[in-house]
Amino acid sequence: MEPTCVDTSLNLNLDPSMPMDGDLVEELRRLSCENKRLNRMLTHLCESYMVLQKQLSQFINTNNNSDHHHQDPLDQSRKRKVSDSDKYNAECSSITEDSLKKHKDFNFSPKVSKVLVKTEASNNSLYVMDGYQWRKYGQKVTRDNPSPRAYFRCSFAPSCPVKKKVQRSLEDPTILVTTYEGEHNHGHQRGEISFISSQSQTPKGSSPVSSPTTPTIRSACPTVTLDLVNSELVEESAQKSSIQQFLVQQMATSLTRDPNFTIALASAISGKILDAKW
DNA sequence: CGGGTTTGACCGGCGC
DNA sequence: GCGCCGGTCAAACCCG
Repeated sequence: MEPTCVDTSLNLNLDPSMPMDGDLVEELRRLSCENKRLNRMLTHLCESYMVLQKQLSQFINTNNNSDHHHQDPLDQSRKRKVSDSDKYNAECSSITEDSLKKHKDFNFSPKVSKVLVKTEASNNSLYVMDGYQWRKYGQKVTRDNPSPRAYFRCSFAPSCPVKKKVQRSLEDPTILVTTYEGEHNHGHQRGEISFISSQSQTPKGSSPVSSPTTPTIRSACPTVTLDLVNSELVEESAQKSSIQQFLVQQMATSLTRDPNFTIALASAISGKILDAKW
C-alpha cells in the first residue's frame, strides 16, 4: 500500500473572513493538529504494513519452494485441498503466530476478513459496532476456546449475504476476534453518525453491564488484521482498496464518536450554511 | 406488537 | 457407520 493512499486531511474550507468564536477557532486548530498527527501515524502504519507484507511474501515463497522440493506424493495429495484453495486465497488473516500455525485451517471462501478489536477488560460483550447493523442468530462454545462464539448476520439479509463471527481471543480475552464473511452490497445503514449515541445502546436481552465495542483508535490499540498471505499482484489491488476502505471507516468511526469533533463539525457546517444563506 | 436476543435442537461435514 | 464439532434454525422470551 502506498503510504499516501488515504487522504486523511480534513478540509472544512474555513473562510478566514468568517467571524468565528474564539473557542471554536482554538478547537478547530487543536483538531487540525490532531488530524495531522493521526495522518503521520497512519503513514507510518502503512509503511510498516508494506515492509511486513514484503517479508511475509518472501517467507511464503521460500516455504513454497522448499515444500516442492521435499514433498512426497502422499504429502502432495494430502495438501491438495490447501493448494487448490490457494486460488481463492483472497482471505484476510491476523498477523499472529497462532494464525500462521493454523494456516491450513483458514477458511478459503472468497471474501473473508478478520479484525481484532481491543476491548476494556471489564467489557464482556461480544458486540462490535462497525457501522453496520447485525442480527445475532446463534452462539456456540467451540472446542478450542472456552469463550462463546457469537454468530451475526447483516440485518439486510437475505439481500445482503454478509455474516460475521465474534469470539474472544484465547491468548488475550480483552481482544475480540471478528471474522467477516462476504461483502456488504449496501452502505452503512445506520451511519457512523449514529455512533455518537451508540455507546449507550445496549442490545436487547444482553447484560446491562455489557456495552458494544467500537474498533476505534481511542480504545487502546485496535488491531487491524489484513491479508498478508496472498502476495499475487492481482489480489494486491483488491487488498489495497479494502484496506483503504477499512482505514477510512476506522477514522470516520473514531472521529464521529468524539463529541467534541461532532460539535465542532456541526458548528462549522451550520456556520457555512448561514454564511451561504446570508 | 414488532423486532431483536437467547438457547437448545438439529444438520451436515469430516475424521476415524 | 459413528461420533465429534461448527454452523444454523426456530421457538421462547424480552423490551420499547
